[in-house]
Amino acid sequence: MPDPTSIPMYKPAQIEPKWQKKWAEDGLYHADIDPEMPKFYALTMLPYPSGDLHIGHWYAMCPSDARARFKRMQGYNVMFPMGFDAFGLPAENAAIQRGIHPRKWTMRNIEVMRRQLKTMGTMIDWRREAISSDPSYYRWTQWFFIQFFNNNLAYQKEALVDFCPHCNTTLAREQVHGEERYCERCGTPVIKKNLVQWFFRTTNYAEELLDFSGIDWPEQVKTLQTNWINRSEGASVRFKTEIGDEIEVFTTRPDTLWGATFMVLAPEHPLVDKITTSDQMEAVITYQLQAERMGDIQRETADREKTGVFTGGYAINPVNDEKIPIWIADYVMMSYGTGAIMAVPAHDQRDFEFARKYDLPIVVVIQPPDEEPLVSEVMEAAVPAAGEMVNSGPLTGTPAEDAFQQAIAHIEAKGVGEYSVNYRLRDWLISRQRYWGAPIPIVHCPECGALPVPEDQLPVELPMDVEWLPTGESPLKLHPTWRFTTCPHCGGEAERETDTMDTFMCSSWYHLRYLSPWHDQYPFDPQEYDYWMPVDTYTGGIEHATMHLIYTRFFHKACRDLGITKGDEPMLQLRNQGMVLGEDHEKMSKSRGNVISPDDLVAAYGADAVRAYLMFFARWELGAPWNSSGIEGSIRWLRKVWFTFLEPPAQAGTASQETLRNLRRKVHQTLQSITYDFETFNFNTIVSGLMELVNEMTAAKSAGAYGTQAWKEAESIYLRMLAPVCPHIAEELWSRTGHAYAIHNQPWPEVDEEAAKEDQITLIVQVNGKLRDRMTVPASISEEEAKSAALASENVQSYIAGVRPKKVIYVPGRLVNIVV
RNA sequence: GCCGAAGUGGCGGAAUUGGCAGACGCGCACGACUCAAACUCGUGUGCCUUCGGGCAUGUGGGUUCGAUUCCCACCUUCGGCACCA
Repeated sequence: MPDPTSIPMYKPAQIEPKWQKKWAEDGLYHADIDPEMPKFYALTMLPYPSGDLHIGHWYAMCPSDARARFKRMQGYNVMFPMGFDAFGLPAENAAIQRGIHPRKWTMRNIEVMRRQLKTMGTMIDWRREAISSDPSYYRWTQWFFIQFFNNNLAYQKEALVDFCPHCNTTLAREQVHGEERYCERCGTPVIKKNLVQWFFRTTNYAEELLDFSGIDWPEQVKTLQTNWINRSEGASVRFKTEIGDEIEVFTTRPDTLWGATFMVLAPEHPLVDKITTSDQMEAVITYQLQAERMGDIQRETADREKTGVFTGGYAINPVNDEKIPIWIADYVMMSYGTGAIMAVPAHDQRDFEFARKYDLPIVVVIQPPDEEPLVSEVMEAAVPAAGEMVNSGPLTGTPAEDAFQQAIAHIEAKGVGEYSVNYRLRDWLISRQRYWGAPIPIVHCPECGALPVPEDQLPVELPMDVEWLPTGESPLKLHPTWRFTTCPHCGGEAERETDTMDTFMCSSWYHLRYLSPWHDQYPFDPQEYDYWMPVDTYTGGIEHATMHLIYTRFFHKACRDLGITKGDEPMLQLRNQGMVLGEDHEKMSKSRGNVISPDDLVAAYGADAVRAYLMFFARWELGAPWNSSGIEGSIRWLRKVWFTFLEPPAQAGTASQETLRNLRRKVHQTLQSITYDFETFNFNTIVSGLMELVNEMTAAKSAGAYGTQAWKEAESIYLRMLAPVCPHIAEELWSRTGHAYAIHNQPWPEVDEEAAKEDQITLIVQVNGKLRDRMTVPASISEEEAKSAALASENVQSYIAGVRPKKVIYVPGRLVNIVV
């Protein structure tokens, strides 16, 4: 223990605010265009200003900040911006409950969070801050909407949509989660409503969104998006009804067309009324009402027994002209494909169950190989498609694997259908019946229809004088004057659209606003765009895989096609962090009382220790439960670093050449591995490497290394490696050890390969693959020398007991394995 | 049912290409310091052991001189999707 009067104690509460202030005053982290320097755009998902920065924010941001700092030291011109996703429901709920205006509530929260963010000691360039609820921001959100509208990428339609009865608004399909189909924000099960809503044509980009070839994203995210888009290949086939209407179906199995023995429509299918015969009308209407009442959750449970009703109508199978009955059944969904299917009971289990229940014909069209011919009357289940086509007109006799292509060729030649690709991805529903969002810049004129607000009139500002009545309706609808305006085309009386935009619209382009939040001629300054875009590293939670991360890719591609953005992808590299759980291994929540407050931790340990612990305590991409005593390790380590560098040794000694050589080796080996770990997001081993090295340095210090040239080098490299992780203590020690401000402007150290080289290795000696001896040998040992040294080992001799080795395996620099 | 991720000491985790399993840290035990405690420092710490060694990376197989790592089958946990035609 040092004499506390001679060496100052490590007091983060003093050092941290001091350096934060200095860095801010000096504009140390200002990122400005510099054509001479390679750029690096490091982005972390923008937070919602809930009013309190929780440990999850720190977990997302500190390691990202550390990596951005590392890149900066590597010589990149790094931009690391921050902002707030400031529209959204909680602000509005606070207004309803406590009478505070959402703007006031939001801005107050932002102030708190900005202050909290600053205690983290990040390299955020605050000049680039963007707040999505600011009119200077949402003016451009509206501008983007208008570009989409003018180019047929935004449209209005009436549809059966998901509605959250708790949030009182419609939701996009992506924002309805789980089997219980609950609201992404509040967890309430959604209901279906038939409403006129605004959509973006995300489906135009379905195919392109499946292509990840240009980007380095986690496999998991790519898989989630791929499954969400759910592409399937098949054919569109048109069946004619007896009375002449056309029913289009999508099938992935056009090869089984000859086995289609009936058709099934969703109960809501628009043709049902027309097809249904008068004697079936009553049964059909009863069934439709029943399906409507049931709701999607119940209806989409796959293991329910299938039910349905005959419409009385018939269709003609276009390949064999067979007359087949048309049924309705709730196992066919209006929301997928065309809401109608051709049923092939012999080869589809659902259709099979339905056919058996209602005694509908089953025709086998694929005969499995090496089996007795199938007899439809005695089949117990649908059979899979391998074998040879039977009962299939011109396709009879072809192997099943060729039948898909031939069937398509056949229907195309006949003009009754064609090759087709279907996606599960839906167009993005962006209308929200809420106040605190960017108003959709549309005017509805009874004469001219829906027209965009002229761009020079943007933004369509939210009125501030609004009242929240417990009607569940947006206050925009109830405002006495706001909604009334004139038509931009004919000048007549018209009304504003009172729906606002999904806040995912705001977050689809915030990375562009960061480029130049001061710019007022365009969403961004094109010069800034050309320099900084695309985003080089994007970090955030995996929960956005099928929401924000699909929307922002769509947005970028749509804008590219409108000439606004360049390149095919907005974010080149994506990495996800995991979640910090409570000490009870449960998700942190106020109701569970297991929330860890970063403010308390900073007060107790300092930001550097918190940063280090967050990087150290788990694999970043997985996360882990918090451990209150674990963080003690971080503060112990920083105290150790502090005294190792500042406290002169009790007595001066002269280190041996070997001590100094070993010190240098460890320093450069650590530098090598830490550099690699920063590149690959292995944050936990960065910190453990730094811990190991300071342990080694302590030992070298007691061996007399303090003050030597090797020590000075170790000190300089150590502090520079520490700087991205713990920026404050690194700066403080840098200055106290006589280096010039600022450590964060120093270059990342260079590895001395020669110094990192081992000159001695531990040679592992195995007998039959089991460890029997270890020997320290020169790294330059030859194969012959290694083998004979191993064979000469006493331990080894006792195991091989004079038996002649069958084989001796040598792995250079590692081991000798003697097989007997 | 389908798709994906993960399973290593009491705990978080390490092992970059198939080559010393358990780095680093927490916790625990013992010791030093202290009137005492905390802090700090030191030592030890996978399990079993007849002290020779044996057994250990979810389970069972396989490939290999050698497997936490590759292959096959399965189990558990978590996440996503789901009557998707």
